[in-house]
Amino acid sequence: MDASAVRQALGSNKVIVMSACCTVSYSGRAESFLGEGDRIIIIKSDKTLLIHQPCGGVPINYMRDNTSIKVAEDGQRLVLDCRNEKECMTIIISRLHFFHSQEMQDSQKLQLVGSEKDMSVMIYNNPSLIEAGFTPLSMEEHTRFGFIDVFGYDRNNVLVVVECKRYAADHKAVEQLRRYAEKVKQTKGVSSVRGVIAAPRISPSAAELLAQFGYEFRSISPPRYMEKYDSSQRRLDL
Amino acid sequence: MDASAVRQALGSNKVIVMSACCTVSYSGRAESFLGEGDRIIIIKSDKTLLIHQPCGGVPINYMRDNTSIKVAEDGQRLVLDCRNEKECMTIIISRLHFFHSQEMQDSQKLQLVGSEKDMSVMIYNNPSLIEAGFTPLSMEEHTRFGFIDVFGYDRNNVLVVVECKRYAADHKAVEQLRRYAEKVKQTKGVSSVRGVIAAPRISPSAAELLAQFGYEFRSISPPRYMEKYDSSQRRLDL
DNA sequence: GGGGAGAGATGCCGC
DNA sequence: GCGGCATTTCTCCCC
Repeated sequence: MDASAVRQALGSNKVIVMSACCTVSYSGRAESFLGEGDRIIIIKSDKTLLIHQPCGGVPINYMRDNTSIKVAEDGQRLVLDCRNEKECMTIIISRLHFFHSQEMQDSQKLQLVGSEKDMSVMIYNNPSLIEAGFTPLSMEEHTRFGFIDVFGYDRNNVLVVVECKRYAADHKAVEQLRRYAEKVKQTKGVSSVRGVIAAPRISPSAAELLAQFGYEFRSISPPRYMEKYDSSQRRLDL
Repeated sequence: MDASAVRQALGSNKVIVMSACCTVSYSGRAESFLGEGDRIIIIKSDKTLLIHQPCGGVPINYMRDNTSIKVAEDGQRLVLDCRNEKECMTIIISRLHFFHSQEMQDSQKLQLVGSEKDMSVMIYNNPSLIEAGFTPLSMEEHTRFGFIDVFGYDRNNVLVVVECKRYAADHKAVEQLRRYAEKVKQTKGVSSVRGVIAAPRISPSAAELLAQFGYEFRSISPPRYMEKYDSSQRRLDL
């Protein structure tokens, strides 16, 4: 098994893809060992290392970017010694099924719609989604009151804190809302602040907690492609 | 560009690795578009699909396992149509740099030491880490009191709830401890329950919250390889 | 650099 | 199936 091809590719900024039968030992934030089996090994331009088994969505082992990788031959085996400041990993390859390295050009970033922030924008622009007479003051996540999604007054000039969740709201969302509402009460020096969870749905236990605190729930789903871009005729792929 | 090789590999349980210049459109839990660039595309035996850019640790796009993937030719382009119950993705390949498919055998599972559960076991077996006279009753995470890491009595027969964190404990850990302690008070019908955070360290704001609730902090780190396995001479790689 | 919070989070376990 | 929670979470943003 020839280490020189691997070593040469590591010296460039090429992306390396290997398939190999190997074992993996890791020591760092935790410690782990993975017995011998076939895996895909990827080493990226930024020296991120990923090890994937034939099934499953997440890498079974990995090293973060800026990892120093050295190659050595141990008889028939190839040994990858991988280190960064706080972690180290040893990959022992008993058989290299295939090896590929190449330059890759990619300057694109993902354009994404449907996040929690998009929900905030939608509610800010359509305050009646919360209720008639709701007047948003801000939708900045980082105000002096904290990371509040939407913040405003109701028709009776009572402060309203809205916490958006793109998925089903759970007890943690309710606790988050409570922290914000309490902070607003302190900062503004008012005795009463309304709290509203805006999410597609809320779990039963979270609804119970919400009722205990006297807060409210509005069933609102995150915006989708068509809803957001129809009016301006824009499209994500244009 | 030949779609038949891709189609044939998709019909097997082989793992596919490609390098290609492509665009990616996704619609499902959110919606996204990624402009043209070079990426590594992996399709696993379980029909998990991963798309990796030349830098970064997480896939820029992906589909979960059991995704149905169809290949079509559109002039010089190759189009991958990927669908599951709730999501769909279209990958348009303008240039296929390389293509590889192979059978992969891997039955190994990761052996890992240093998790939160390992901390629970360590404390259960060495209760003096909390304090002299501490007597653990259980270390099951899923009791009728909730997912309590370690649960026991102190030297004065007062109930103690211990919440372990392998990293610095934050305010969420304190709130979690509070939920458990309150639940135990209710269930056991006692007026006083002690709460202890066991973690390497605690953030200042979390320490403040901890003090408000009258709970305590113990600086304890998750077990490492040697500490756990020294006594029995066992090793992770044996 | 630390704290706080979202994520197309993922994955695991228990009910 | 849902709920609760850990993760070598990762990532981003702000102080």
